[in-house]
Amino acid sequence: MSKQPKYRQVADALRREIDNGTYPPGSRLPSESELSARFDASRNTVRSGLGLLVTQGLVTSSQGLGYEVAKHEVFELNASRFEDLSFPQIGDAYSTDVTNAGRRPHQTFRVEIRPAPEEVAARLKVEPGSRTVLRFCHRFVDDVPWSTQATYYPAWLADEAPRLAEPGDIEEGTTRYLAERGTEQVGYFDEISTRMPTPEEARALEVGAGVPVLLWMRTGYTVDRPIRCTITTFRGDLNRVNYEIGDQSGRENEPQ
Amino acid sequence: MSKQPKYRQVADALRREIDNGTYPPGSRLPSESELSARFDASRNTVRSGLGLLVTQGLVTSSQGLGYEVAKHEVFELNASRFEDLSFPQIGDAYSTDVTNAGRRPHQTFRVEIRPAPEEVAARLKVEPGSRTVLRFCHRFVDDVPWSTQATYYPAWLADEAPRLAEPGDIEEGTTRYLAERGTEQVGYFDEISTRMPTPEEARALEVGAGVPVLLWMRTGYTVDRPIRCTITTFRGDLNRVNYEIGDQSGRENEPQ
DNA sequence: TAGTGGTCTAGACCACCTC
DNA sequence: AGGTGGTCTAGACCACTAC
Repeated sequence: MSKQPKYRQVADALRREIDNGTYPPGSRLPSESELSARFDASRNTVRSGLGLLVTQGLVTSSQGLGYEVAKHEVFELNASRFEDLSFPQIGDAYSTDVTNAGRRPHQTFRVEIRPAPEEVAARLKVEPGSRTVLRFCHRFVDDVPWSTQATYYPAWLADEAPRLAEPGDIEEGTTRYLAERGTEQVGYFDEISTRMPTPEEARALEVGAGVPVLLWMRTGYTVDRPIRCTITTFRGDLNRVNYEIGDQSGRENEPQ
Repeated sequence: MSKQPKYRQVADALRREIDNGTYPPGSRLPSESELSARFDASRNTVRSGLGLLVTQGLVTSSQGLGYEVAKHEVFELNASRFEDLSFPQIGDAYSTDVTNAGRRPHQTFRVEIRPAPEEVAARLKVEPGSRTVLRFCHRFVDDVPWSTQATYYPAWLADEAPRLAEPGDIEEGTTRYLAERGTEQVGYFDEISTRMPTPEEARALEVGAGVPVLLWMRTGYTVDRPIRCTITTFRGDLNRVNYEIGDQSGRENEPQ
């Protein structure tokens, strides 16, 4: 066991105390100067240690207030059931899910005509930079920024289904609207990845350092071509994505 | 537009230069003292700025060498196809996938009898702390630590299928072995989340600060009960998890 | 040996919150 | 006003890498 630098000792000691309940979620840590005295270290060294905990997402800090132990309430998103048309629903799936969880949803919405970003163009099988309709959603739960969702539709589809490019919500859901016009999504391909937020994402989702984002990209297909690409960016500390695959009867049964 | 602190200006300037190709992936950044002169800032301030880029996973640093712009090669894991028995395969799915990608796989493996962690117990519908068989895998690609995978089996199943608790690989795959003994996995439930690594995970996966982990938890079921829970921890910068759901013919077609 | 990043200190001043 | 964290400096010494 080699000797750890002092700022790591500070971080490790505080992490232990957070884990064992000395500082429960939501509580305040001692101030920098108190910790400085306790660990016989300069304020800067203590700050380095606290900085580690912040970048690990364990605590948050705010000027004038102090350091607070982070709370973790995760919200589950069932991705495999999310847009199954055989589950009839009123309004969009997101509001339904959030309301069922006893939380208060809220979203802002806009529609733009935009050149296709490279990533999206490849998935929609169109030229990079070609015209797409972007329907963009910024979602909140109990007024906390939760996720952003950007769905791109290729120009040819927007011509066939003009309401896609009109501002304002599509009451029955876009998937259903498209299905009614003969463009039925029969399959999709999901890609899930994670990384630290860009400065823009950090602003949109109000995440501090130390909270990664969860990226969920869904490309939807008819029997012969892609019709949409949806990129959802979640706060990683508040969300989990689930898939149910195959027969689920063994999951719902009571333990014997 | 309010004035940014100097260390952010440093980070933003360097981030722009990384994005626009001035410092391509794999290249070295100027040294701290050079940057200190360029930005007319103290070395500590420059270090704060570089620290931001490190915690965002954009650059890595090493003592005596300097700062290097991170490379990103992501490896795709097809989760929906991963254990489908209708795709016959030799050896385990991981080695197959990695070899197909032209990379060199390598893994260490061990089996233990362990009390069920709370998370696992809930999913296996057994008492927390009750006996489980843990089959643990530490996986490398081209000698880079890639992921760890821990699969827990309940005690009752290990009694029925004794090879589960024996050390050493199961040649044909555990899923296939269990199916041959009459315990067929007919469905599974996947949960995907992300967070910053714990110190242990950081050590096992050799990730620096600024790289989140991607957690993939799969619970497998027979028609009437859970039979296993697999927790895979990936380096978030190197992996992506995919799902194919529904009819995929529209994905594989050529663009018209 | 020279140059790099890693750790640590002491002290200054500022911005924000609470009382 | 007094306490909190946020920014910044100047300088010291250590550890690692390259040559």
